[in-house]
Amino acid sequence: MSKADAEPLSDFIRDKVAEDVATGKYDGRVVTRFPPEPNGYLHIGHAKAICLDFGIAEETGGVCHLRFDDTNPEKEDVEYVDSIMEDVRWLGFDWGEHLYYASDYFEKMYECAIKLISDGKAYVCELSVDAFKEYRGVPTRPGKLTPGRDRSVEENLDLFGRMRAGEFEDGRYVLRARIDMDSPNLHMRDPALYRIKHAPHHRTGDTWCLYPTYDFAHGLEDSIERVTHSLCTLEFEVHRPLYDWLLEACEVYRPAQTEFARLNLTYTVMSKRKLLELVEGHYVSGWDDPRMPTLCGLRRRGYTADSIRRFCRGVGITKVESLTDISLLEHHIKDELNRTARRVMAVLDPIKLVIENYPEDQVEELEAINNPEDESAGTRAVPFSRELWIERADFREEANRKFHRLTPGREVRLRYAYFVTCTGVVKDDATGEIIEVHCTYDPATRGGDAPDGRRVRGTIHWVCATKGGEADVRLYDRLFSVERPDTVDEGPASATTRDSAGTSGNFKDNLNPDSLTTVRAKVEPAILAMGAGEHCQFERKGYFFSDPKDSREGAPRFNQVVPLRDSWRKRSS
RNA sequence: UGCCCGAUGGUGUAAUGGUAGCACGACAGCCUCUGGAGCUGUUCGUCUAGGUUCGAGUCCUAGUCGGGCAACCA
Repeated sequence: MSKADAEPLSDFIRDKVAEDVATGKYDGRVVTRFPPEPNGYLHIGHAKAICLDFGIAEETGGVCHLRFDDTNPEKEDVEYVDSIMEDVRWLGFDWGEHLYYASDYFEKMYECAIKLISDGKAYVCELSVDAFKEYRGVPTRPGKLTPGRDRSVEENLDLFGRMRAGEFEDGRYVLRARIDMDSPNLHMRDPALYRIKHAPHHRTGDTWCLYPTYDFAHGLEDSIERVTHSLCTLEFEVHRPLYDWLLEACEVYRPAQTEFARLNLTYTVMSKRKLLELVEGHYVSGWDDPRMPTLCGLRRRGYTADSIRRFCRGVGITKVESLTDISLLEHHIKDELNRTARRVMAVLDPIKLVIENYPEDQVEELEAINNPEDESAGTRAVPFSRELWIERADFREEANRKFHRLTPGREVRLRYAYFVTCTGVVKDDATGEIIEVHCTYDPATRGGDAPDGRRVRGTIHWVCATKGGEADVRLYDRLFSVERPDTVDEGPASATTRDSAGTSGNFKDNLNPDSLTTVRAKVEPAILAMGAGEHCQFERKGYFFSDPKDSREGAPRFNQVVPLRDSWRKRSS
């Protein structure tokens, strides 16, 4: 068990579960479930739910089911089923034999519907979608009784049977619960239970042409599986009375639904619909684009399952709708990678450094520490020669005293190598651009220490120009340039408004055009030898991950996980 | 002008009638062969108004603000 699971967690849901166990409710059983609809890839918000559902089961010795809530064939696909299982497993959870599909319960659900009809608690309604809405009314006005509401049980049974038999086209009829058209809760105004959809289902094929709605199906799924604690997000709170009503009316086992706040992160979006839009519109390379908040995207970016679990633990479970700063997520991966990632040297924006007094054809090997936080990681040899690459930003022709790097006349340390003193630059006559930085080195400082005890303020990293290689490196910035991409900017350029259904204006207007930058970096030999899917720290730059998909033998391609804190940039900006 | 839910530093959370704590961030100092990491310190909070109580972030009332609900989506 990882450290992320070390101390016991406590929140209002866990307290409730503990109380139920203590009082013997549900005979002390704890059964939770994670019920994704297979219509998209899992994202970090789902990770919060997964950690809760599976976490509670683990902590209490209970079980957590993985159940696909596949009641709408038009939006669902096996591609999503597979990815969801992969992501849950990757996160570190195991459903054992408890893998279920709502579609496996369709026959039982149908029987429940028959019972409701027989008991006079459901009826077939012929209203069109528009008429349906009109009769339902609005929050501030009561609904009105629908025409088919008092149809006889026999006729309802007959119609419902014919709906199943495929006699009617989509939308011709719908099965509704008979509850209360005057309820202040819209969901209780005779909600739809079944709708006709002549659509093939990814599991049941053409067996069905009518499918249960979420409200009817979900409670029954929980009931059939004898779930004890049905946890979901806040937007389902208003559905709870219906959840309870339906299970009572069906006279079946009744779990309890409890709601918690979903996760929102700054600078990203967390709705499957919007993420799908980014994928289909090619704003990103796919669901697993490292800029995406999807689990596969984060994984490819280089986030570890452990860091995500720690993050979820840190965020906690409440009913307060919040917007979590993404730096909290970043903190957890930095914390882990600082302990575990091997250090290597790469120059992202190279400029040549020529050591004038270093022998022309000499190459020597210097010893570098692989991880100062972990002695067992050992050391490695790094080649060094007369010509090196250093970062363009590590040299300035003119600098103030706060700039501790290379500038004419100043001495700095080349990490693990020598002290060098800048002697000048070589410029392109035409453009005036600096082509080379020149310096001299002090042979007595080999390894990076001065025998006379003199000190330098700065240490810069470097790559041997003759023995080093190159690698593609992707640098990432936030996917969106504003904290809440869903909120439309007040700027005149994007004066879009929200429509009444709550969908946002054009959130894509807030996409950050600079979220991806690819550079060809100069890298030390050890980097070329890295395989796919390995973490490392490019010293003084950040943590990187060799892309699991695009890396090739001898040619790793890197994704920046997260940059190192840069207090110089902060100070000078 | 319906119903439901919520409100603690910049952010996320804890305190279950008894010292408002923790993490992240920010700032300052120390240390450092990564301007990284680490260490030390500082800053900053109970939405408002009444009430109950010896004592209220917590309980009650009213208000304010925020979110959700008007798919035959989940």
